[in-house]
Amino acid sequence: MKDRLRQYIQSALQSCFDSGALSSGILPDIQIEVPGNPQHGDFSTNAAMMMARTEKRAPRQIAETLVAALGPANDFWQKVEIAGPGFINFTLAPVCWYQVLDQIAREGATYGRSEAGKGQKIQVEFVSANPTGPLHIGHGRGAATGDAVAAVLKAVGYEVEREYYINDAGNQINTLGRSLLLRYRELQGETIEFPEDCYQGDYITDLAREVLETEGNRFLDLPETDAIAWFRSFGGKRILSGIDADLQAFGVFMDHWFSENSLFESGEVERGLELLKERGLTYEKDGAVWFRTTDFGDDKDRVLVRSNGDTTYFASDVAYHMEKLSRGFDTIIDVWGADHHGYVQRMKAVFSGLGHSPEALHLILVQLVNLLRGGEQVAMSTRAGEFVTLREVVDEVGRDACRFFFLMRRSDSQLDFDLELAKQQSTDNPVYYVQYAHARVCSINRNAAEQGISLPGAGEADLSKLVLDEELALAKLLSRYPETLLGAARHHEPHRVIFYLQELAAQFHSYYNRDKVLVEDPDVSRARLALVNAVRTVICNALTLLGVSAPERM
RNA sequence: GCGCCAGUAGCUCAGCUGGAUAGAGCAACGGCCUUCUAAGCCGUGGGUCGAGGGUUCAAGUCCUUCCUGGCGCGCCA
Repeated sequence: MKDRLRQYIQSALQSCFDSGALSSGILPDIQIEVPGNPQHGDFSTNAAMMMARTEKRAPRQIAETLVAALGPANDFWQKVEIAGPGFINFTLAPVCWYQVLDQIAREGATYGRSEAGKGQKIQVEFVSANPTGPLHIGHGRGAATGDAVAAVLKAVGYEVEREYYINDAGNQINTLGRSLLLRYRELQGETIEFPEDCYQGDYITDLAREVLETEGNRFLDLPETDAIAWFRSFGGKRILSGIDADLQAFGVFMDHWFSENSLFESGEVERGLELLKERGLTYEKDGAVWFRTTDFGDDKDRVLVRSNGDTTYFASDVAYHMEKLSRGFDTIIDVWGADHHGYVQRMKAVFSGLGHSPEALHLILVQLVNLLRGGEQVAMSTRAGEFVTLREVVDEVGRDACRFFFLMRRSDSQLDFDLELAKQQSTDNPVYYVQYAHARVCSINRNAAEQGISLPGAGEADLSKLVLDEELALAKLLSRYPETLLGAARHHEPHRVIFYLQELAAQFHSYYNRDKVLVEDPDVSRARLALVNAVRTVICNALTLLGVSAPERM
């Protein structure tokens, strides 16, 4: 719709230049937008104001010239007006909006999708929690966000891969092994002073008990390092499969699980260090190897190899991102907790250092989740093992509410998540508000069927019966779904889809209360059925994309 | 001290690449069910967009200084 209008305007501009009505010959980068105020028409362009300088004429004069060149009203636009400082406002013919409804009926579940990102490969890496304990609520937000970003990108044509990076090398996984071994020994009567730096949660004891039951006491005789190695591997695997199960219950399905350890086994880490060295980006100081990240905007250089010979986590990350790039992704998106923001510059430096554009790496920093229950803060401390797991929350409030709430805010703003509110089946709860709109249309459909009125397919209803302002307004809002999706994808902001859904549901509920769909005139009924079913389709498409169900009854 | 993010209605937050009178929900108050699901709708009140300066036809949006809050600044991961 917008593109079609743009073509009209551009050809009008061109004819102005050709006829000499406008002199500069400079085609401005005009904007076409939907005015906030419906009195300003359906679309508005700032073309005249943009040209004021190059034309050296008042914007309103230019606008008049342009409007003259556009010619008389036609079957596309009904009215053109010049307003304010020089805006040109267009009101489109209703038939344009009827076409949108037909298009939705025709395209169904694919309405809103596009091929804007065709040919571009994007990887979204998210969650990537250490396999040392179950996912907690903070990971849940990362999971919902990463998954939705991936879904939205895919919907607009990008080739998308969802990946989980497993930190199965390094200290934390060792600590896991040690924690398990200690609990295991404790279970066999040994008195253990359980160290503070070990994992405190009950799940550790549960796992240790399981080992005792299936493997017996054979690890008591093993040298400690061997025993820890076994427990580390066992614990890591078990916890990881638990994480996978939790994610699946949350509706998140990873395409690829990538092991940090494999980077060592394949020599990737070594190669990464070599490459940086060859490029003259490293140096030795105090017995350690440093990466000159300050060359690329970081505020200090970073250690790659410690003086004791161990590589750092950062060295793994260099290798990991090198490996990602070698898989041919045009864009790499990492979803991190916002407390890792200090890491951004050095990761960008890796890209620059390896000769890639730092623009190829996008970071989505997800802020903290503030868990509340009835307005009261729920205390959490990972160290003491007192955290609320994602599983608990999903079990309590349900997957739909959980995912919706996580996506309701921009990821870079903190999120209050109130368990009581999320469970409430009331007007306070935006999840049900949107789902309810969908269920209501389904209910109308059932009533229509009882009355023997069939659902009109594309082109089967006389849409010219839709003459009310609120009906056209709904159709206009529906026409904006594809661009909403595209914006959400390009900016990696799935919350835009949530806000759109809330607006659409609000307009629908308002229409529903004001006008009956099923009326005496069967032609009007069928036209209105076509309209509300277009609403239903879009709500269903958007909710599905975000991993939230669209129930037919509530 | 340095850096990142934020500061918009009493509360929680939207505000798309700068656009016309700054929006929504909650809370408060008043209405609407013999009519397709009241998990809904309609109405009322509520704002120096943290403060100052700048850029321009136009600034909540861009630049700059300052104030406030959260987070981060390991040869941890």
